Amino acid sequence: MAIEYAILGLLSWQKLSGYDIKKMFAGSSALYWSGNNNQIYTALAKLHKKELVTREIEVQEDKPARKIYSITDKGQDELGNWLRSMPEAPDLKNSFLIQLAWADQLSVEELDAILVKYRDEIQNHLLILQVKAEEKDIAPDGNFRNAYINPALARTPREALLWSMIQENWISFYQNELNWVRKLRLKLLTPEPKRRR
Amino acid sequence: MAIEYAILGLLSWQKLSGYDIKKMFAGSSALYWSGNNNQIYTALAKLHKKELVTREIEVQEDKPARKIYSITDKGQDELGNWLRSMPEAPDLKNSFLIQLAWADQLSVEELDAILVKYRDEIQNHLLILQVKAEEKDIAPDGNFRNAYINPALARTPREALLWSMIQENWISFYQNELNWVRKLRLKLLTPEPKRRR
DNA sequence: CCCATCATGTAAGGCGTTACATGATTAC
DNA sequence: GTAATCATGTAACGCCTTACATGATGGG
Repeated sequence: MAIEYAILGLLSWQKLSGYDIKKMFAGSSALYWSGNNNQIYTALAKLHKKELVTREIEVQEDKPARKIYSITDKGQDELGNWLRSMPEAPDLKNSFLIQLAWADQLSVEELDAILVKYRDEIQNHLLILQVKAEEKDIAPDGNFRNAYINPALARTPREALLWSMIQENWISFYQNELNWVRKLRLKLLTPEPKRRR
Repeated sequence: MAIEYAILGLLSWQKLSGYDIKKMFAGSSALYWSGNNNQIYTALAKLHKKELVTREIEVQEDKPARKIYSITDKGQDELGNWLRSMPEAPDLKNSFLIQLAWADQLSVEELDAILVKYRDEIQNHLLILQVKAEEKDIAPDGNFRNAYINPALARTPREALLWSMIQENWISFYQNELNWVRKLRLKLLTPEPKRRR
Protein backbone atom coordinates (compact mmCIF):
# COMPACT_ATOMS: atom_id res chain seq x y z
CA MET A 1 0.00 0.00 0.00
CA ALA A 2 2.53 2.57 1.17
CA ILE A 3 5.09 1.49 -1.38
CA GLU A 4 2.73 2.39 -4.20
CA TYR A 5 2.40 5.94 -2.91
CA ALA A 6 6.13 6.19 -2.42
CA ILE A 7 6.60 5.25 -6.06
CA LEU A 8 3.85 7.61 -7.21
CA GLY A 9 5.58 10.38 -5.30
CA LEU A 10 8.88 9.68 -7.00
CA LEU A 11 7.20 9.60 -10.40
CA SER A 12 5.47 12.90 -9.67
CA TRP A 13 8.98 14.25 -9.39
CA GLN A 14 10.34 12.73 -12.61
CA LYS A 15 9.94 9.76 -14.92
CA LEU A 16 11.95 6.77 -13.84
CA SER A 17 12.58 3.12 -14.55
CA GLY A 18 12.04 0.40 -11.99
CA TYR A 19 15.77 0.06 -11.67
CA ASP A 20 16.16 3.77 -10.91
CA ILE A 21 13.53 3.56 -8.20
CA LYS A 22 15.17 0.51 -6.73
CA LYS A 23 18.49 2.34 -6.44
CA MET A 24 16.83 5.32 -4.85
CA PHE A 25 15.11 3.17 -2.26
CA ALA A 26 18.46 1.57 -1.50
CA GLY A 27 20.21 4.89 -1.09
CA SER A 28 17.67 6.63 1.05
CA SER A 29 16.73 6.21 4.67
CA ALA A 30 13.53 8.20 4.41
CA LEU A 31 12.24 5.57 2.04
CA TYR A 32 12.66 2.80 4.46
CA TRP A 33 12.47 -0.14 2.12
CA SER A 34 15.37 -2.48 1.84
CA GLY A 35 18.02 -2.26 -0.83
CA ASN A 36 17.17 -5.18 -3.03
CA ASN A 37 13.49 -4.71 -3.06
CA ASN A 38 11.89 -6.49 -5.95
CA GLN A 39 8.48 -5.58 -4.75
CA ILE A 40 8.74 -2.44 -6.84
CA TYR A 41 8.42 -4.39 -10.08
CA THR A 42 5.14 -5.91 -9.00
CA ALA A 43 4.04 -2.59 -7.52
CA LEU A 44 4.75 -0.86 -10.84
CA ALA A 45 2.74 -3.52 -12.65
CA LYS A 46 -0.19 -2.86 -10.31
CA LEU A 47 0.05 0.90 -10.74
CA HIS A 48 0.10 0.36 -14.50
CA LYS A 49 -2.98 -1.84 -14.37
CA LYS A 50 -4.78 0.82 -12.34
CA GLU A 51 -3.73 3.37 -14.97
CA LEU A 52 -1.97 5.52 -12.43
CA VAL A 53 1.21 5.34 -14.49
CA THR A 54 2.13 4.88 -18.15
CA ARG A 55 5.15 3.05 -19.41
CA GLU A 56 7.37 3.52 -22.43
CA ILE A 57 10.14 1.19 -23.43
CA GLU A 58 13.52 2.70 -24.07
CA VAL A 59 15.70 0.40 -26.15
CA GLN A 60 19.41 0.81 -25.57
CA GLU A 61 22.37 -0.66 -27.41
CA ASP A 62 24.76 -2.73 -25.30
CA LYS A 63 22.38 -2.58 -22.35
CA PRO A 64 19.00 -4.16 -21.61
CA ALA A 65 15.92 -2.14 -22.50
CA ARG A 66 14.50 0.05 -19.76
CA LYS A 67 10.84 0.54 -18.96
CA ILE A 68 10.34 4.17 -18.14
CA TYR A 69 7.31 4.99 -16.01
CA SER A 70 5.48 8.33 -15.89
CA ILE A 71 2.63 9.38 -13.67
CA THR A 72 -0.82 9.97 -15.22
CA ASP A 73 -3.36 12.62 -14.24
CA LYS A 74 -5.29 9.90 -12.46
CA GLY A 75 -2.12 8.99 -10.62
CA GLN A 76 -1.57 12.62 -9.64
CA ASP A 77 -5.09 12.78 -8.22
CA GLU A 78 -4.55 9.61 -6.26
CA LEU A 79 -1.27 10.95 -4.89
CA GLY A 80 -2.89 14.29 -4.04
CA ASN A 81 -5.58 12.54 -2.02
CA TRP A 82 -3.01 10.59 -0.12
CA LEU A 83 -0.90 13.68 0.59
CA ARG A 84 -3.95 15.38 2.10
CA SER A 85 -4.99 12.31 4.10
CA MET A 86 -4.51 11.66 7.77
CA PRO A 87 -0.86 11.08 8.59
CA GLU A 88 -0.04 7.95 10.56
CA ALA A 89 2.14 7.95 13.64
CA PRO A 90 5.61 6.56 12.98
CA ASP A 91 6.14 2.95 13.90
CA LEU A 92 9.29 2.28 15.76
CA LYS A 93 10.50 -1.21 16.48
CA ASN A 94 13.46 -1.33 18.77
CA SER A 95 14.28 -4.90 19.71
CA PHE A 96 17.20 -3.56 21.70
CA LEU A 97 14.76 -2.24 24.31
CA ILE A 98 13.39 -5.74 24.77
CA GLN A 99 16.93 -6.98 25.18
CA LEU A 100 17.56 -4.28 27.78
CA ALA A 101 14.40 -5.14 29.66
CA TRP A 102 15.91 -8.44 30.82
CA ALA A 103 19.50 -7.27 30.93
CA ASP A 104 19.55 -7.20 34.72
CA GLN A 105 20.55 -10.85 34.34
CA LEU A 106 23.88 -9.66 32.92
CA SER A 107 26.97 -8.58 34.82
CA VAL A 108 27.89 -4.89 34.99
CA GLU A 109 30.57 -5.44 32.33
CA GLU A 110 28.33 -7.44 30.01
CA LEU A 111 25.60 -4.83 30.25
CA ASP A 112 27.97 -2.01 29.49
CA ALA A 113 29.37 -4.01 26.57
CA ILE A 114 26.02 -4.25 24.81
CA LEU A 115 25.33 -0.58 25.50
CA VAL A 116 28.60 0.32 23.81
CA LYS A 117 27.76 -1.92 20.87
CA TYR A 118 24.38 -0.26 20.54
CA ARG A 119 25.95 3.20 20.72
CA ASP A 120 28.46 2.30 18.02
CA GLU A 121 25.73 0.86 15.82
CA ILE A 122 23.73 4.08 16.08
CA GLN A 123 26.82 6.21 15.56
CA ASN A 124 27.54 4.30 12.37
CA HIS A 125 24.06 4.86 11.01
CA LEU A 126 24.32 8.54 11.87
CA LEU A 127 27.65 8.87 10.09
CA ILE A 128 26.35 7.22 6.94
CA LEU A 129 23.39 9.59 6.99
CA GLN A 130 25.57 12.63 7.44
CA VAL A 131 27.92 11.62 4.65
CA LYS A 132 24.97 11.12 2.34
CA ALA A 133 23.56 14.48 3.33
CA GLU A 134 26.77 16.20 2.28
CA GLU A 135 27.11 14.42 -1.04
CA LYS A 136 26.36 16.49 -4.07
CA ASP A 137 24.53 13.72 -5.67
CA ILE A 138 24.74 14.48 -9.33
CA ALA A 139 27.27 12.23 -10.95
CA PRO A 140 29.40 13.70 -13.77
CA ASP A 141 27.34 11.87 -16.39
CA GLY A 142 24.24 13.69 -15.28
CA ASN A 143 22.70 10.68 -13.61
CA PHE A 144 21.48 10.82 -10.06
CA ARG A 145 22.48 8.31 -7.48
CA ASN A 146 21.14 9.16 -4.10
CA ALA A 147 19.34 12.15 -5.46
CA TYR A 148 16.10 11.32 -3.74
CA ILE A 149 15.11 13.95 -1.24
CA ASN A 150 18.36 15.84 -1.59
CA PRO A 151 17.59 19.50 -0.82
CA ALA A 152 20.08 20.61 -3.49
CA LEU A 153 17.81 19.13 -6.14
CA ALA A 154 14.52 20.50 -4.89
CA ARG A 155 12.41 22.52 -7.30
CA THR A 156 11.25 25.27 -4.95
CA PRO A 157 12.61 26.83 -1.74
CA ARG A 158 9.74 25.31 0.18
CA GLU A 159 10.51 21.85 -1.18
CA ALA A 160 14.17 22.36 -0.25
CA LEU A 161 13.08 23.22 3.27
CA LEU A 162 10.87 20.13 3.50
CA TRP A 163 13.60 17.87 2.22
CA SER A 164 16.24 19.22 4.54
CA MET A 165 13.83 18.84 7.46
CA ILE A 166 13.25 15.22 6.47
CA GLN A 167 16.98 14.66 6.71
CA GLU A 168 17.02 16.48 10.00
CA ASN A 169 14.27 14.25 11.32
CA TRP A 170 16.46 11.21 10.79
CA ILE A 171 19.54 12.84 12.18
CA SER A 172 17.74 14.03 15.29
CA PHE A 173 16.33 10.56 15.83
CA TYR A 174 19.79 9.04 15.95
CA GLN A 175 21.16 11.90 18.00
CA ASN A 176 18.34 11.50 20.50
CA GLU A 177 19.18 7.82 20.72
CA LEU A 178 22.85 8.59 21.34
CA ASN A 179 22.01 11.04 24.12
CA TRP A 180 19.81 8.43 25.69
CA VAL A 181 22.52 5.74 25.73
CA ARG A 182 25.01 8.21 27.15
CA LYS A 183 22.61 9.10 29.93
CA LEU A 184 21.89 5.44 30.66
CA ARG A 185 25.57 4.55 30.89
CA LEU A 186 26.18 7.46 33.23
CA LYS A 187 23.33 6.42 35.47
CA LEU A 188 24.62 2.86 35.57
CA LEU A 189 28.06 4.07 36.60
CA THR A 190 26.80 6.29 39.38
CA PRO A 191 23.79 4.62 41.01
CA GLU A 192 21.02 6.94 42.07
CA PRO A 193 21.58 8.41 45.53
CA LYS A 194 18.76 8.14 48.04
CA ARG A 195 16.64 11.23 48.30
CA ARG A 196 16.11 13.14 51.52
CA ARG A 197 12.54 13.69 52.57
CA MET B 1 12.23 -14.83 15.81
CA ALA B 2 12.19 -11.71 17.95
CA ILE B 3 8.77 -12.50 19.37
CA GLU B 4 10.04 -15.75 20.82
CA TYR B 5 12.74 -13.93 22.76
CA ALA B 6 10.25 -11.33 23.91
CA ILE B 7 8.09 -14.14 25.31
CA LEU B 8 11.08 -15.91 26.86
CA GLY B 9 12.01 -12.65 28.55
CA LEU B 10 8.55 -12.27 30.01
CA LEU B 11 8.58 -15.86 31.23
CA SER B 12 11.99 -15.33 32.83
CA TRP B 13 10.20 -12.71 34.89
CA GLN B 14 7.22 -14.84 35.87
CA LYS B 15 5.03 -17.69 34.69
CA LEU B 16 2.21 -16.58 32.44
CA SER B 17 -0.56 -17.85 30.19
CA GLY B 18 -0.77 -16.97 26.50
CA TYR B 19 -3.65 -14.69 27.30
CA ASP B 20 -1.61 -12.81 29.90
CA ILE B 21 1.21 -12.32 27.44
CA LYS B 22 -1.23 -11.12 24.82
CA LYS B 23 -2.59 -8.47 27.17
CA MET B 24 0.88 -7.35 28.08
CA PHE B 25 1.87 -6.97 24.47
CA ALA B 26 -1.26 -4.94 23.89
CA GLY B 27 -0.61 -2.67 26.84
CA SER B 28 3.05 -1.98 26.24
CA SER B 29 4.80 0.15 23.65
CA ALA B 30 8.21 -1.30 24.30
CA LEU B 31 6.86 -4.63 23.18
CA TYR B 32 5.82 -3.37 19.82
CA TRP B 33 3.44 -6.08 18.76
CA SER B 34 -0.17 -5.36 18.04
CA GLY B 35 -2.97 -5.88 20.50
CA ASN B 36 -4.70 -8.90 19.07
CA ASN B 37 -1.61 -10.81 18.24
CA ASN B 38 -2.39 -14.47 17.93
CA GLN B 39 1.10 -15.21 16.82
CA ILE B 40 1.94 -15.77 20.47
CA TYR B 41 -0.06 -19.00 20.60
CA THR B 42 1.95 -20.48 17.76
CA ALA B 43 5.15 -19.01 19.19
CA LEU B 44 4.40 -20.65 22.54
CA ALA B 45 3.80 -23.96 20.79
CA LYS B 46 7.19 -23.63 19.08
CA LEU B 47 8.94 -22.75 22.33
CA HIS B 48 7.30 -25.76 23.95
CA LYS B 49 8.43 -28.06 21.16
CA LYS B 50 11.98 -26.74 21.54
CA GLU B 51 11.70 -27.42 25.29
CA LEU B 52 12.47 -23.84 26.18
CA VAL B 53 9.25 -23.65 28.18
CA THR B 54 7.03 -26.07 30.10
CA ARG B 55 3.28 -25.85 30.37
CA GLU B 56 0.82 -26.74 33.06
CA ILE B 57 -2.93 -26.60 32.70
CA GLU B 58 -4.84 -24.70 35.31
CA VAL B 59 -8.51 -25.68 35.36
CA GLN B 60 -10.89 -22.98 36.54
CA GLU B 61 -14.59 -23.09 37.34
CA ASP B 62 -16.77 -20.71 35.35
CA LYS B 63 -13.85 -19.78 33.12
CA PRO B 64 -11.94 -21.65 30.43
CA ALA B 65 -8.80 -23.50 31.46
CA ARG B 66 -5.53 -21.60 31.24
CA LYS B 67 -2.24 -22.95 30.01
CA ILE B 68 0.46 -21.55 32.21
CA TYR B 69 3.94 -21.44 30.73
CA SER B 70 7.23 -21.41 32.63
CA ILE B 71 10.75 -21.02 31.30
CA THR B 72 13.12 -24.00 31.48
CA ASP B 73 16.87 -23.94 32.16
CA LYS B 74 17.40 -24.48 28.47
CA GLY B 75 15.15 -21.49 27.82
CA GLN B 76 17.13 -19.40 30.28
CA ASP B 77 20.35 -20.28 28.47
CA GLU B 78 18.84 -19.38 25.13
CA LEU B 79 17.61 -16.06 26.51
CA GLY B 80 20.99 -15.36 28.08
CA ASN B 81 22.73 -15.88 24.75
CA TRP B 82 20.35 -13.49 23.05
CA LEU B 83 20.77 -10.87 25.75
CA ARG B 84 24.52 -10.94 25.22
CA SER B 85 24.25 -10.90 21.44
CA MET B 86 24.80 -7.98 19.09
CA PRO B 87 22.00 -5.43 19.42
CA GLU B 88 20.30 -4.35 16.22
CA ALA B 89 19.71 -0.75 15.27
CA PRO B 90 16.09 0.32 15.72
CA ASP B 91 13.96 0.27 12.62
CA LEU B 92 11.83 3.30 12.17
CA LYS B 93 9.18 3.52 9.50
CA ASN B 94 7.67 6.93 9.18
CA SER B 95 5.36 7.09 6.21
CA PHE B 96 4.59 10.68 7.16
CA LEU B 97 8.04 11.68 5.95
CA ILE B 98 7.24 10.23 2.52
CA GLN B 99 4.01 12.20 2.57
CA LEU B 100 5.94 15.35 3.45
CA ALA B 101 8.46 14.75 0.69
CA TRP B 102 5.83 15.56 -1.96
CA ALA B 103 3.82 18.01 0.09
CA ASP B 104 5.12 20.96 -1.88
CA GLN B 105 2.16 20.20 -4.14
CA LEU B 106 -0.13 21.33 -1.31
CA SER B 107 -1.18 24.86 -0.46
CA VAL B 108 0.29 26.59 2.58
CA GLU B 109 -2.92 25.90 4.52
CA GLU B 110 -3.18 22.27 3.49
CA LEU B 111 0.45 21.66 4.41
CA ASP B 112 0.03 23.24 7.81
CA ALA B 113 -3.15 21.21 8.32
CA ILE B 114 -1.37 17.88 7.95
CA LEU B 115 1.48 19.08 10.16
CA VAL B 116 -1.04 19.91 12.88
CA LYS B 117 -2.67 16.49 12.45
CA TYR B 118 0.69 14.82 12.77
CA ARG B 119 1.55 16.86 15.85
CA ASP B 120 -1.77 15.94 17.48
CA GLU B 121 -1.28 12.29 16.64
CA ILE B 122 2.15 12.28 18.28
CA GLN B 123 0.87 14.25 21.25
CA ASN B 124 -1.83 11.64 21.76
CA HIS B 125 0.62 8.79 21.74
CA LEU B 126 2.81 10.67 24.18
CA LEU B 127 -0.10 11.28 26.53
CA ILE B 128 -1.12 7.65 26.51
CA LEU B 129 2.45 6.69 27.31
CA GLN B 130 2.69 9.17 30.14
CA VAL B 131 -0.60 8.07 31.65
CA LYS B 132 0.54 4.46 31.53
CA ALA B 133 3.84 5.41 33.11
CA GLU B 134 2.04 6.91 36.07
CA GLU B 135 -0.37 4.04 36.61
CA LYS B 136 0.32 1.85 39.56
CA ASP B 137 -0.42 -1.23 37.66
CA ILE B 138 -1.46 -3.68 40.29
CA ALA B 139 -5.20 -4.12 40.27
CA PRO B 140 -6.97 -4.62 43.63
CA ASP B 141 -7.37 -8.35 42.94
CA GLY B 142 -3.61 -8.74 42.71
CA ASN B 143 -3.59 -9.22 38.96
CA PHE B 144 -1.36 -7.13 36.75
CA ARG B 145 -2.62 -5.27 33.78
CA ASN B 146 0.08 -3.20 32.19
CA ALA B 147 2.62 -4.40 34.61
CA TYR B 148 5.18 -5.22 32.00
CA ILE B 149 8.28 -3.08 32.31
CA ASN B 150 6.81 -0.92 35.07
CA PRO B 151 9.73 0.29 37.19
CA ALA B 152 7.57 0.01 40.32
CA LEU B 153 7.53 -3.77 39.85
CA ALA B 154 11.20 -4.28 39.12
CA ARG B 155 13.09 -6.76 41.26
CA THR B 156 16.33 -4.82 41.73
CA PRO B 157 17.30 -1.14 41.68
CA ARG B 158 19.25 -1.73 38.48
CA GLU B 159 16.24 -3.34 36.81
CA ALA B 160 14.11 -0.40 37.94
CA LEU B 161 16.63 1.94 36.32
CA LEU B 162 16.61 -0.03 33.09
CA TRP B 163 12.83 -0.11 32.95
CA SER B 164 12.43 3.57 33.62
CA MET B 165 15.02 4.32 30.95
CA ILE B 166 13.07 2.18 28.49
CA GLN B 167 10.02 4.34 29.20
CA GLU B 168 12.16 7.42 28.83
CA ASN B 169 13.41 6.21 25.47
CA TRP B 170 9.86 6.16 24.16
CA ILE B 171 8.94 9.46 25.70
CA SER B 172 12.03 11.17 24.32
CA PHE B 173 11.30 9.77 20.88
CA TYR B 174 7.87 11.39 20.81
CA GLN B 175 9.19 14.57 22.37
CA ASN B 176 11.90 14.78 19.76
CA GLU B 177 9.24 14.35 17.10
CA LEU B 178 7.16 17.14 18.61
CA ASN B 179 10.13 19.50 18.69
CA TRP B 180 10.82 18.70 15.09
CA VAL B 181 7.27 19.50 13.93
CA ARG B 182 7.29 22.73 15.92
CA LYS B 183 10.54 23.76 14.26
CA LEU B 184 9.24 22.85 10.82
CA ARG B 185 6.05 24.85 11.26
CA LEU B 186 8.05 27.84 12.45
CA LYS B 187 10.33 27.65 9.44
CA LEU B 188 7.37 27.44 7.11
CA LEU B 189 5.84 30.55 8.65
CA THR B 190 9.00 32.60 8.43
CA PRO B 191 10.84 31.66 5.24
CA GLU B 192 14.60 31.51 5.57
CA PRO B 193 16.28 34.89 5.05
CA LYS B 194 19.12 35.12 2.55
CA ARG B 195 22.52 34.94 4.11
CA ARG B 196 25.19 37.60 3.81
CA ARG B 197 28.54 36.43 2.48
C1' DC C 1 38.48 -15.74 -14.19
C1' DC C 2 35.40 -13.57 -11.29
C1' DC C 3 32.79 -9.94 -9.97
C1' DA C 4 29.98 -5.68 -10.56
C1' DT C 5 26.68 -3.08 -13.22
C1' DC C 6 22.73 -2.75 -16.01
C1' DA C 7 17.81 -4.30 -16.15
C1' DT C 8 13.98 -7.08 -15.61
C1' DG C 9 11.38 -10.29 -13.34
C1' DT C 10 9.50 -14.89 -10.52
C1' DA C 11 9.14 -17.76 -6.46
C1' DA C 12 9.44 -18.90 -1.86
C1' DG C 13 9.54 -17.87 2.75
C1' DG C 14 9.04 -15.12 7.09
C1' DC C 15 6.65 -12.25 10.04
C1' DG C 16 2.74 -9.85 11.46
C1' DT C 17 -2.22 -8.58 11.25
C1' DT C 18 -7.14 -9.52 10.73
C1' DA C 19 -10.81 -12.29 10.62
C1' DC C 20 -13.09 -16.19 12.12
C1' DA C 21 -14.49 -20.00 15.46
C1' DT C 22 -15.95 -21.64 20.05
C1' DG C 23 -18.38 -21.12 24.40
C1' DA C 24 -19.42 -19.64 28.99
C1' DT C 25 -20.23 -15.66 32.07
C1' DT C 26 -21.11 -10.92 33.38
C1' DA C 27 -22.27 -5.99 32.59
C1' DC C 28 -25.04 -2.24 30.40
C1' DG D 1 -30.25 -7.97 23.58
C1' DT D 2 -25.67 -6.82 22.82
C1' DA D 3 -21.27 -6.35 24.04
C1' DA D 4 -17.26 -7.37 26.64
C1' DT D 5 -14.18 -10.50 29.22
C1' DC D 6 -12.00 -14.85 29.67
C1' DA D 7 -9.22 -18.23 26.96
C1' DT D 8 -7.63 -20.80 23.23
C1' DG D 9 -6.69 -21.52 18.65
C1' DT D 10 -6.87 -21.76 13.00
C1' DA D 11 -6.82 -19.68 8.41
C1' DA D 12 -6.09 -16.25 5.23
C1' DC D 13 -3.96 -12.36 3.79
C1' DG D 14 -0.50 -8.56 3.21
C1' DC D 15 3.91 -6.81 3.12
C1' DC D 16 8.68 -7.38 2.87
C1' DT D 17 12.99 -9.94 2.17
C1' DT D 18 15.91 -13.45 -0.03
C1' DA D 19 17.04 -16.28 -3.39
C1' DC D 20 17.01 -17.46 -7.96
C1' DA D 21 16.96 -16.75 -13.20
C1' DT D 22 18.60 -14.41 -17.43
C1' DG D 23 22.17 -12.25 -20.22
C1' DA D 24 25.21 -8.77 -21.96
C1' DT D 25 29.27 -5.61 -21.00
C1' DG D 26 33.35 -3.95 -18.70
C1' DG D 27 36.94 -3.79 -14.94
C1' DG D 28 40.43 -5.77 -11.66
